[in-house]
Amino acid sequence: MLEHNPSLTKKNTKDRILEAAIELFAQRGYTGVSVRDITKEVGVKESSLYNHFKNKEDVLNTILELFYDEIGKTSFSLETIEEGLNHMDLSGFLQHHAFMLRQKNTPLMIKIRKIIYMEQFRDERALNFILKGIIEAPSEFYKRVFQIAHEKGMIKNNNPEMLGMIYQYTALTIFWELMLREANGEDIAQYTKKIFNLIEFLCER
Amino acid sequence: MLEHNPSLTKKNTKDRILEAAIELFAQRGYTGVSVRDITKEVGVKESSLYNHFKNKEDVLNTILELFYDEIGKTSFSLETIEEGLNHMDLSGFLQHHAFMLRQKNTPLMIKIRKIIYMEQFRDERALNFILKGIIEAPSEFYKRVFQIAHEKGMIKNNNPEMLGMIYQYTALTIFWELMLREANGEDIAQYTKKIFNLIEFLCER
DNA sequence: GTCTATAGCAGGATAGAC
DNA sequence: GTCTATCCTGCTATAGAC
Repeated sequence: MLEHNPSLTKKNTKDRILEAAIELFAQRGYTGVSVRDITKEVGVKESSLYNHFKNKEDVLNTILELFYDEIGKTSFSLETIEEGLNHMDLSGFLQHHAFMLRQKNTPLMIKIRKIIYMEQFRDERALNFILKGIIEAPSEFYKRVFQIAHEKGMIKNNNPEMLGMIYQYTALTIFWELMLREANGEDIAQYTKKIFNLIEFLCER
Repeated sequence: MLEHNPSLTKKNTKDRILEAAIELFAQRGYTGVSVRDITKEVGVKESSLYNHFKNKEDVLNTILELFYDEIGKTSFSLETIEEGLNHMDLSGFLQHHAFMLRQKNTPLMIKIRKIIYMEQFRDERALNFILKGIIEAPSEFYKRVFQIAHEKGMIKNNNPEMLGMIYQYTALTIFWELMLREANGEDIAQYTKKIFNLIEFLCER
């Protein structure tokens, strides 16, 4: 996807179409946006879009793949856990990982995440991506984190799988709430702190 | 809303329109469904819809109000906590409350919930209902539950606010996952157990 | 690759007969 | 309250000139 321009810095028409589509889909949903809306935003005629994409559906496809390549593929690799926990304590590791995720969730990626949330029951790819990329893979990752921390004697609690699930599921809602409050025009400064408080609490025990 | 027929048992045209709209909106989203689609499903002409609703938006309005009346208004009343915890232990109270919520979440209400989730960034009412009715009010409720349980010496942990937030936020994701897996055609039998395990874990400490 | 022009259909909504 | 008929706008997509 976008080999020479992963940040979509408005060079060519294709990327400008993608950027406009992401913005509009995030505001009004896929079915709420027309090809006219997108091309009008870019400043080209509707027919030009079909030089770059097969059809409207193909635009959404490309956006979802873009998100998967940036976020889904590498964020929850089980191989990194063991070594990470050799260098850091559990809360340090989780803070570090949360910080990395925050770096990856640029404004553009957050817009795509909104699109995925809005299409979750309508589009099979969105549904599967949430189930696998947003729920299952991170759950496996955090379960493994707390398991290894338990094996290394870094936490006392003897139900690390439960702690992993609690961390992932709670963090997901915190991040969801952040997106909602941002969409509602509210201040979102305290949400990093909310995650860090959660980490502290779960690592105490 | 629907004074004589809260379960929408297909008596009059208005209710049949509502039921068809809920079904279709839950599958394809508000903007993905046309007035034609709805009336075709019911078996009346498009113009008939305008005898019962001002326009398409008014159909969505009515659906959202229906949900609010059934779920939002009374599910998280702070007054019930004190007395509940006099009769039951904490895990019993939470189990009882989870069971009550499950009773209220009929298949019809779950469809409306899907609609709300899909419209969350597009429709201001959906956004506000999620923030207030699905995040804030339940959070306040569960924080209060754990606070009172703490005051009564029913739990040892001295951060009941955090426990309340963790319970609510984790349960929200579990319920979200349930909806996704159901939409994906998967079995959802073990989700009651998942909530009960969470309750047991949080009440132990 | 972009444009003009247009096909062909689907969208929300209304008027007026019954 | 439901119907037929119709309005007019917006929609996706394509053909073909430049």
